[in-house]
Amino acid sequence: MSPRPKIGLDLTTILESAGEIANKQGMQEVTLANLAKKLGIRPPSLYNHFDGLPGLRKKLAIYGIEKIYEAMANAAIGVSGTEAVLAISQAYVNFARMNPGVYEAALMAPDPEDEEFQLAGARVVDLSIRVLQAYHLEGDYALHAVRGLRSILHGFSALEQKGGFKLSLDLDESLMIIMKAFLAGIGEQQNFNEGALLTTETGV
Amino acid sequence: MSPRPKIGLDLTTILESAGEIANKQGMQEVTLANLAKKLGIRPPSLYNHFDGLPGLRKKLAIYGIEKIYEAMANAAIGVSGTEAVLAISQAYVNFARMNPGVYEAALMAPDPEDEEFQLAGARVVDLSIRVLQAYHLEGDYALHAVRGLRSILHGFSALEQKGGFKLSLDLDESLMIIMKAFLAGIGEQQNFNEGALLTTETGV
DNA sequence: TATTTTAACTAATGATATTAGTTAAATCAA
DNA sequence: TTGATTTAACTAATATCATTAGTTAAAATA
Repeated sequence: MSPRPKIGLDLTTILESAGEIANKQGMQEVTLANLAKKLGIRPPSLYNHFDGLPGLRKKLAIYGIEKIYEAMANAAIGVSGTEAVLAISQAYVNFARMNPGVYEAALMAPDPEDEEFQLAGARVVDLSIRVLQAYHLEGDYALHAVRGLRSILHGFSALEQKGGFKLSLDLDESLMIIMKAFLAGIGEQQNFNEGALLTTETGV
Repeated sequence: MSPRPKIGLDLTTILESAGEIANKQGMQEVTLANLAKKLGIRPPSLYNHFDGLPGLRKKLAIYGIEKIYEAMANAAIGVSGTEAVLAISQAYVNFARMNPGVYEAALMAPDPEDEEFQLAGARVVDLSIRVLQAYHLEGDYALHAVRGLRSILHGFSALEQKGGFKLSLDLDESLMIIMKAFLAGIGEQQNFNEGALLTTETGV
């Protein structure tokens, strides 16, 4: 009696469902109970697909980073220089804006040391480095600059999501102004710092 | 038998205990069960001091923002100009580094619209505005710049905490380079943008 | 067709926040 | 000082979770 339908869920479907819950209700509502209800199965059945709630969070984080990478890479097609940096920045912020829950999941990695997670993150970093190469930054300065770019993009996205920007001041305009200032600064400061470094090393 | 000792907890003691748990074990371990155990009382007794777990999180968030403000304001004493901006930036990041759990709580505000929480946040914003006034930024540009400063500081702190900076590259050096680039850029870009704006308004 | 694997299930456990109602200590007012 | 009130602890009970163990039938495979 009451035949047991075998839905045959695959991981992608599950992650998309989890992503929907995250985006609409927030990551704190991504529970096995809610996810199972949405999928029409019982919570313990989910253990056949991933290793408990931590496992789901990890997979959703990787899924999210891959989506961010895709959005950035797509925005960087056919553009170069400052235009390219601004394009990937806008794409990053747009993604976070349109997918707040998935973005939160992507940066809420339970274990930052996880290899698969690191690999996904490395692709975003590599893309950033490549796009910043237009500025001909030398040595470690390029790596500091990438840290700066990531800090701005994550900080801006996180604060925007948490309602940290209260004023009725256009958000995209803020982002562009911030990015242009930073980019103008790294070009100029690199040379300045090299000069300063020399004098410091030489005397006083 | 077994007299019931009345400990007479006050909110500050409770928040300090919660802050310790948050810093040592992470915000996810700040549960009523753990907090009650640490304080030597039963979980329901905590409801006499705050309104459940959401209430505790809110109070801890405000407590955290006030601590951040204190650290920044203290760092700004007796310095001015770029030196002051760099000082409050370093103080902000140091606070997040030394108090990861409390920092997380401060930026995990369950309700960003809460009046008390907004008031505490406004003090940090005001301080930032005042320190940035050394750059004589005009009109909205000053507000965009404050958004930039906050984005950098939060983004940098959050990524550092989440293990987002993998390379063996000095973190404080990164922060200073990023901030100097941004500050050099806002001074320069402000004029540039005004010029650009005029030409855009005039023609084409 | 027989076997194995897979993906669902039920049942049970333990941790959690929360509510309701209770009690005794501490405080305060007369 | 004493009586009333407030406060801060408590016990008991409930509901929601995640999780584990063991089960079963559908699907895939040999």
